[in-house]
Amino acid sequence: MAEPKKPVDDFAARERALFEAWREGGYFQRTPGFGEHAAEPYTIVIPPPNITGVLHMGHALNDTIQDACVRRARMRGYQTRWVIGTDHAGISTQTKVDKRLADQGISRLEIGREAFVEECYKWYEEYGTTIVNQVKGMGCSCDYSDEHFTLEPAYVRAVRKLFVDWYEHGLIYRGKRIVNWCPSCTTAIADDEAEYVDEPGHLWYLRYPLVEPVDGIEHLVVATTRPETMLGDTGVAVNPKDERFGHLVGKKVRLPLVGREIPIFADWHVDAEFGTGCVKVTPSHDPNDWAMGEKAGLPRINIFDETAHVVEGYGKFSGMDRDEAREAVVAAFEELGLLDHVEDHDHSVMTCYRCHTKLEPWESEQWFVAVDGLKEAAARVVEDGSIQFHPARWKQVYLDWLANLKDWCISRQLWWGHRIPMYYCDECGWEDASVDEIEVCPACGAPVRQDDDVLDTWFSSQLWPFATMGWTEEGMDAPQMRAAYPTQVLSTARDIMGLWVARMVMASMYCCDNTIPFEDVIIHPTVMAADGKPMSKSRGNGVDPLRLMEDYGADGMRFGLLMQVTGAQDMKFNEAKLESSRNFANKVKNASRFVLMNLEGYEPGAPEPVTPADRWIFSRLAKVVAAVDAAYDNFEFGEITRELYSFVWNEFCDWYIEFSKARLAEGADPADRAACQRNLVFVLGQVLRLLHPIMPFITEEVYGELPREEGAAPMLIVASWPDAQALARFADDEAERAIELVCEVVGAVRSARSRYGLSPRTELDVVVKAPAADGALLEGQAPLIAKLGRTASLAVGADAAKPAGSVAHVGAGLEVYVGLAGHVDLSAERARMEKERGKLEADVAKLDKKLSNEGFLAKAAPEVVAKDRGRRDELADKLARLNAQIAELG
RNA sequence: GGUCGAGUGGCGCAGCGGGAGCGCAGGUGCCUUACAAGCACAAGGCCGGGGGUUCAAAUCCCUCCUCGACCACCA
Repeated sequence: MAEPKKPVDDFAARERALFEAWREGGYFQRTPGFGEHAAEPYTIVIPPPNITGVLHMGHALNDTIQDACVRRARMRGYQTRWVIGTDHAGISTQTKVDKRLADQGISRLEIGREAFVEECYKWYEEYGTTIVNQVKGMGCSCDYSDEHFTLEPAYVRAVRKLFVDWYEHGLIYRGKRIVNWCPSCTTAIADDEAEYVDEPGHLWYLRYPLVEPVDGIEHLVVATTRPETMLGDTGVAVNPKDERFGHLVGKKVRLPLVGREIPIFADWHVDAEFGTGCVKVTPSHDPNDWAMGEKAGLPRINIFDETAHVVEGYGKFSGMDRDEAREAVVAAFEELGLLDHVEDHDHSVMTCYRCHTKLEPWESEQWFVAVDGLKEAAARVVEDGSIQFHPARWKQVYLDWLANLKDWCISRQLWWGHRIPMYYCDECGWEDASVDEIEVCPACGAPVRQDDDVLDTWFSSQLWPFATMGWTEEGMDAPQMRAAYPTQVLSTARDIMGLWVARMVMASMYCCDNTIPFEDVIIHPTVMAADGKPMSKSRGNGVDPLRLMEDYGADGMRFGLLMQVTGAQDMKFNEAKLESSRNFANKVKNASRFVLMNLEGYEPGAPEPVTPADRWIFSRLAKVVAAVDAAYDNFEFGEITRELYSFVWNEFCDWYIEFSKARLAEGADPADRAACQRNLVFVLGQVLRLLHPIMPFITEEVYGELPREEGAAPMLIVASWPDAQALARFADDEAERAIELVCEVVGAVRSARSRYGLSPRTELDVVVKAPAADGALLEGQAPLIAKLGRTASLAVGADAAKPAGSVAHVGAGLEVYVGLAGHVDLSAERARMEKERGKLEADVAKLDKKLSNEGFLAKAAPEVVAKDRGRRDELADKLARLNAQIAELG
């Protein structure tokens, strides 16, 4: 693609000024509402961006969607508010701050928890505003006067309240479990936060000698991808149906290198077909082994410390990291002649979604949320349609996620985040959860200590819709909760459907008296790079929305992104669409300029269509407004942009404005000129309203320059949305037909001129043969045709004859003869018409066949049959007239 | 292994039961005073293969092929 051209003027400066005007007008705060929806709230909460983040394409798309929804709702008179704020982003921020300190040669462990958290707040103050400023740059109409943060005091209290509540109701418990441990972040990671990466690896076949040989068998061979974990083996499992090993169940093997005697046992989980059918079991370092060990009552032996180095007591292996231990163990087996053989084996490994270190299944004490008591309500409100997904198929994905949900590990061994509000008395053994901070033991008065761990970031995120609306202190009685909860729309990416969306529903149902958090969930497509792959730093295929805004303006980027939204799960980013959108924004501006240039002597007044052109554009406007409304109501954002693009460009600009020129010209009828001005101002005004939710800046700018009636909204952001019902009275089939005829005649003339290579300036004589009804529609439009078709003369008649030296255009119900004295190329004309005849004949034949099919006549809907009959007659008529023209060529 | 998405003119996509459309690129001609980031005109497609349902299939069903996502498993 060509290098995008720089904008001719400084979008950004003009955008900033308009943004400030909106903010100063107070339009970003909850609006008072007007009209029929005046009493209804319309609220959206933004998915809070991480304080470590910068605006990426996902935000750009998602925030455009939300702003379009909010802005339209505001213009429809709802009491709107779009809640914004940021997320403290536990692991992510801690990782960044860690790195920043490391760059200064400082270790987190050296400075201690308090100082480290201090550093994190410093980071927040420094960078936390970055992304919010970028959201402002997009023109998003969020309520910046009441910004939230997931670690603000009220939010912290909300989190503690929920923890304590769940704890007291037995929904939160502590347990020793095997969790996904990141040895680099030294914290547990939730299952959903782990990423799988396929990796080439090996299967090592290891010999485990039997303590006492059985029937001459001296050892079992186990296959493993992780030989180093054998140090922690406490059993060997076989499938209970596996006849090869049945007699060995209950016997023991002696674990090489360690010398431990471990049992052979049977478990259904073992696949007899895989490897040797014998599985080494390491309960502390594999979730499946954990489960098998649990059932078989095996001891659990943890061989790794928190950084995945082998713990003391394993001789030369102690102190080695996982990879070193693997090599050393394999070498030791080889030395002992216990390495049977090695095979190549690809497998996927779990990695930390933050630092991409391989995760270690590791046994540790963690806090869990028992989800069984929460998920039913969350499933029910989606099943019964209280919450709707768009596109609808995400409903099933949501329900499946819930159905498969297991208890949620919520403790993280981090310092940055919501510290778990559990207090312990080492003196008397008292422990409890508490919303308020506790310093001394209520039982014995000794000092207590708080749990060291923090909560999973999603634990706090799940409270976002209501913890930002005053729930903390007053619950459902908080004014905002009472007035505007649930919210209306939640728009987000599909990858956090479970992690966030489902959890908000569970939390809201629990905390907010069984109230859902939102009514409609928009799952927008993921923005992929132009190569179809996910955008990522490592691939270097990412696109920066800030650059896009610079090149195409915020409006151009917004419109261009929405243009690409479909119901599919991905959208391949196509920068050309943004270029088109920028051109479109420019077109709107130029059209507005034309209108403004022609307002001399403008007198306000009610718009009223007088000419067929007026009636036509009003009729088209009415239909477009209805179509745009329908598309918004169905959350079809691509459809909205397509409707607007073609109406504004191909109808309003290409034709209506052109039609207007003659009426505005000097010497035109003053009354008609005034009507034309009013109608132009009206239609343009409606167009600006329709475009405003998507292109807020350019439309607001133009609105400020257009004349306004008394009592009109001071700014477009609060102007009233076009009223489809009120406009419906302008629907006008006759006018649409009249303009269709005009366009056809003009097109015929231009086409003839172009075919013969004549200068566009050449004025041509035109004769139109049309039935009386069409002729009547056409008659008054001669000036339009003369201007747009550059005709020297125009004659219309039902029996008009083809003038000598003219070429014929056979149209729907009419013929256009364009005089080309002396230039006509008979054979070219014949070829052109014969080609068209071929197409027509095929179409007519197809319809004839259809209409002679008895099944069709009997079973198809009568209106379909009637329509096809009409079409056949029309085409047959056209064909006949075309044949006549061909015959006339001689 | 399971679930889902996509395959339509050169490229990117829309349409999802009754006439194949849009944007970009490419072609030809135009600085026609709103706009050359533009205007006009033309050209370009057995809608992935096969089978089925139907009076009617790009559109619904089955199947296969090709890409992609997500979930699960991977000793």
